Amino acid sequence: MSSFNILQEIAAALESLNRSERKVADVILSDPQAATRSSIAALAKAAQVSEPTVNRFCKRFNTAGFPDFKLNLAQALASGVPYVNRNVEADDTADSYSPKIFEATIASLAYAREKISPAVVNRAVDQLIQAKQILFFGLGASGPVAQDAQHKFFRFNIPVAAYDDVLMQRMVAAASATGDVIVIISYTGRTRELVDIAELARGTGATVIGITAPNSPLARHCTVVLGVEAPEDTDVYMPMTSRIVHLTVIDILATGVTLRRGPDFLRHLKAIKDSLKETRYPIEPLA
Amino acid sequence: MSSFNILQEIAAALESLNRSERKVADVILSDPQAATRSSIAALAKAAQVSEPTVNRFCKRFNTAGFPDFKLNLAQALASGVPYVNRNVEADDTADSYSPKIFEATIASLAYAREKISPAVVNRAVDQLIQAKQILFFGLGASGPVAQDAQHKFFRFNIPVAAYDDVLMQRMVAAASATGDVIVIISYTGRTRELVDIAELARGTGATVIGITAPNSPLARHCTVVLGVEAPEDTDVYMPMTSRIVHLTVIDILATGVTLRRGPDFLRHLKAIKDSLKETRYPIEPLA
DNA sequence: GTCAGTGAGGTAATTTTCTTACATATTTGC
DNA sequence: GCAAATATGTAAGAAAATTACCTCACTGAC
Repeated sequence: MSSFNILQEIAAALESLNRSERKVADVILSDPQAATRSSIAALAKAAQVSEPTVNRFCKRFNTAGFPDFKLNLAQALASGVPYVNRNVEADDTADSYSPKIFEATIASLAYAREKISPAVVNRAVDQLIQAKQILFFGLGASGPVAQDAQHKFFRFNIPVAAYDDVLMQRMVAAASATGDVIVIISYTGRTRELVDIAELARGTGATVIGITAPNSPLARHCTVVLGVEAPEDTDVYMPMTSRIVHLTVIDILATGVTLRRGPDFLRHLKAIKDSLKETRYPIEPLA
Repeated sequence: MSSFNILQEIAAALESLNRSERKVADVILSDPQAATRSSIAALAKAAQVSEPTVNRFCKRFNTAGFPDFKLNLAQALASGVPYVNRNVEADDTADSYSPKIFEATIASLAYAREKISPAVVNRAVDQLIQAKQILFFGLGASGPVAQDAQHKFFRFNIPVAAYDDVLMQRMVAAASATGDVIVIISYTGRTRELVDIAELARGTGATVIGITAPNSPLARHCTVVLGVEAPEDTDVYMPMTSRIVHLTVIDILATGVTLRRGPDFLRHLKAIKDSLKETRYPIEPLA
């Protein structure tokens, strides 16, 4: 447990720190790499505070002491997740906004990695593996996610379909039956139509898996909820990181199903993949 | 310089170590995580050697001493590309394959972040901003990526369309003209049909932006190539990380276009977003 | 076979680093 | 403006790491 990323925690807590702790935080954040290599005395001097202050600072962030704190810091740096909340600004150039977007995406994935429950993944895979039919529903930006899921799951020799419009979804949900699994993908979990559709599907005996916000209205109507909290909506008014997290969850489900199918099934997947060879130019040998 | 990953170095050097160093290495490799938290005395005791032996061991691996060694170890563990093979294995459970998939995805994004050229992003944005019409083409797993791009770019009040089948793509490419921008998304860059289509489109004077492998046959027919090398195909025979990197590139292009449009444009985006409010249940206050 | 040389590995002292206990200062609430 | 609570520093002490030095085992020469 403890912290997912101590640097982010420090950055987040900046406001709530008192004067000397703030000085310590500033020094650490200005050069975290250097902080991992310095002694408590050196760091205290750089921040112009006493050594116990640094020590107290460390304990405040749930570490055993300074050495343990440095260890956490080192790991946070190595994890590749940036600690500053680097939102895109109006005056950013391609130099600055490109890495920011990669980093925001990475941060969301790292967050989701911590939050996702393997037990719930297992239950979702249990349902999928037994399904007579799998249906993926998504609207708006989640429409392509549903399509992508269909593109993965057709390989399993189960009837699969994806729907990205409300009327079709409603009709299909009404026509569903026990043994059908409907996977509903929704970032907010608050789209009225999808909540209705989930309810409708449950009424027919179908299983509903939600890839959506936990504790949302939609989540309450699902058999299994793969909850991914919405990290704050810092995007430029378009869904960005959420759909990527959703796709990764789809990957996890597909992997889970593949593994349950056992090693023989890999040959089947390979055959599908190889079927594309004809459509391609060969790989060119390096010069 | 120094070590890319100290755990790998230790594992590699195992054979060339003498008796007591070997004992130390064994203890560390058997539980690297524990090693990062223990003192030199504890580790020495566990390995049944003296403290200076452990210290000498550390220096042998180009670290300043034991604390520095622990730091390196901690980073190696956190780097996500640890000494153990993080590929999904047949006997993985949800506990183990879920984080692995997140980590593989994160690693690809971190790699792409380093490889992408802001100058090329800029040129692509230049083209998109001037486009009379934007067309996104993708096949297979890239079909949903093209759909997603359409879903982002319709906000810019430029005619946008996405096509995921070869015949439509071919017809649309043939009918394109100067001022049209065609964005072709292809993981391998070796799909024959798409290479033909790119050539066809260039012949009509259209601009072709490729989100594909650099130096591929497709890349050679593009006006601008946003190259993302294919990290090796460790996936379970399905496209996974590649399409996520492509989506992130789409996000970057959309961000670039948004920024060029200037601050007034954000109001327009906000209006689009707000238009969805009616379709949703309100956010629930926390208990 | 024994004796000097070499180096691995240990003991113990030293030094560095970290932590704790306690004293002083500063702020906050009344 | 004073008491209580909180913040910060000083200094002593404990823990950890490093260094210096010593012993022992093995090697090879005579």
